[in-house]
Amino acid sequence: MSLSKKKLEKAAFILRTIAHPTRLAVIEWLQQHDQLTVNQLVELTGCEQSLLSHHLSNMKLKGLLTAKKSGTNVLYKLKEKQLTQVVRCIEKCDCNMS
Amino acid sequence: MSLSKKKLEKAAFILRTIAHPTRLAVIEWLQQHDQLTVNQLVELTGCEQSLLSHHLSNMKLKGLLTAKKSGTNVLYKLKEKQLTQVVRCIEKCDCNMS
DNA sequence: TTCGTATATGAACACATGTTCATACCTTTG
DNA sequence: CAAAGGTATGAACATGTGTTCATATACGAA
Repeated sequence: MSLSKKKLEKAAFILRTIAHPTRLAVIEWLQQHDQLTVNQLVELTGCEQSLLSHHLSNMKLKGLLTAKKSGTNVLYKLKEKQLTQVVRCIEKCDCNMS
Repeated sequence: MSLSKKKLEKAAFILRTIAHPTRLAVIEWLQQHDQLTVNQLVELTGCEQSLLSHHLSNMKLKGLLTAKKSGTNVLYKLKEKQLTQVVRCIEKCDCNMS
């Protein structure tokens, strides 16, 4: 039995949403710190504020993160904890990046 | 400790390479059948020959599949078995596909 | 209210990716 | 050798994604 078309599409959708170094970094940091502000993530990832904000809103829109205002800050949180395992799964994979 | 930039890039690279319903289907079928010809995969996935061939060459190029000629057929094989686990990881994830 | 800090937004652009189509290349068979 | 089946290739195009920049918004402090 194969996975249904729907399931494959959902999986592909999620994979596309996280398939970026910065977004993977965000996921990693949010697993370790539960919740972080945009500025903290800017520091941690080294990604520029505006760009990171785009990444974050996108991940939030797609349902992978949640955001909560706290004064002038916004606290982002990882909604789907299993996502960190994805990286673990493929860490040992070989590939040709050239 | 966070993952190094290199590791994040590699992970993102692999995720991008598999983040497509057809390619995920190929991975699933190749886990279940060890090796399959292009035509068999055309049947199983419902993807058109030429398009599937593009997907396959690409995955091979990136090092996720291997290919072996056998007469007029080409047998594709999953090189990185762990890839099927990625799908398992995110199967239960919620997301907003709208 | 005015200022400074934190975050978001939208347009514009560059670049990557998915798809189609026509056709080429091999191999086997007659 | 010709024909047929299986697979690959390349151009062309449409679409999606990542990035930058300028600017907007929201909030807290003075």
